[in-house]
Amino acid sequence: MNIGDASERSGLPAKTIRYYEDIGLLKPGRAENGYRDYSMSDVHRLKFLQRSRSLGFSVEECRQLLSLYGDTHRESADVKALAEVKLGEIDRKIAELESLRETLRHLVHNCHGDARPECPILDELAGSPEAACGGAARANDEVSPSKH
Amino acid sequence: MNIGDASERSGLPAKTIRYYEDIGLLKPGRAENGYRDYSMSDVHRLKFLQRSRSLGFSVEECRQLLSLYGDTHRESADVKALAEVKLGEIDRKIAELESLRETLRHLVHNCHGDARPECPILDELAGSPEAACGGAARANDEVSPSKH
DNA sequence: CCTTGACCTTCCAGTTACTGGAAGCCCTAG
DNA sequence: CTAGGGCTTCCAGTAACTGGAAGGTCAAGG
Repeated sequence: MNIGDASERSGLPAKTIRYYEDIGLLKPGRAENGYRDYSMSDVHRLKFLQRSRSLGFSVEECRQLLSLYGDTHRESADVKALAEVKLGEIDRKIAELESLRETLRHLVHNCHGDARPECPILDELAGSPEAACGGAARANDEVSPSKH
Repeated sequence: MNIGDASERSGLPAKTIRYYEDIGLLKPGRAENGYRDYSMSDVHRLKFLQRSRSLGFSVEECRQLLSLYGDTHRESADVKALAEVKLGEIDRKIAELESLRETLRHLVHNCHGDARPECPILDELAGSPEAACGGAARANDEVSPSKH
């Protein structure tokens, strides 16, 4: 299939797909007329890229992730190690998204309208997940180390 | 506190913090020596930015999200509407992360080492969450609309 | 008092990851 | 056979940083 279809199926603009080819993330075939020719496997790679990029992974991280199921010369132990590092990052991202969701939910349900600048729920939730409830390093409201 | 502390507390490099000020995402005070002076509220904003950016929200989206609890002139209904749109996006992102996690987990546990290019689990999981299991629009392995 | 080193300041240039637009070829439909 | 849409390359512009130079500030040590 050519780039328009690949674009539609992957959710990536054609421009971006060509760019990914430029930087070596995939190498589609070429038809006789010079048009790029994408296989389903190419589309899978593209879809994978679309997702990972939209979730905050850098292109280089995506390249690593793609190498997980693209490189047959890789040792199984390496694959496992890299995959597990990434699994940890994914779990962290999920936790942060859930915390962000809570922030917004509280905003909608508890802090409706006026007295927002002081809202203590947001003050806490905007912080780190652990620090909000029972953190030992909870500072007083206006900390000033080396302030004069 | 000055920028080094704000950087440490927010997890953002000082360079980035100055950049965010340039584009109007926060406006810290200034000490008499000309140094920027960050309040806890500034740090909260920064931490919020750090998170949202790392989760794939654009700077403009972050600006909107920040306006949710920064702008006292905003109507409560507007806040709710925008927050709910963003809640939807967050849920989608969480679902995609979970799908990505499954992809990697399968990679580690089921497809160890050699026969990766053909791995059907990955072929499916690299696709969209619905399309993988029981999708009506599941195409055959090598689709070629307008191929000759 | 003076220097050393770790901060901070601004400014300008470079990088990453796209994104838009021009100029031109290919291909189907009227 | 020409109009249209889709494809090609190339080059320039944008978004979001990132690095580095040149210089001011400040607490500590000799």
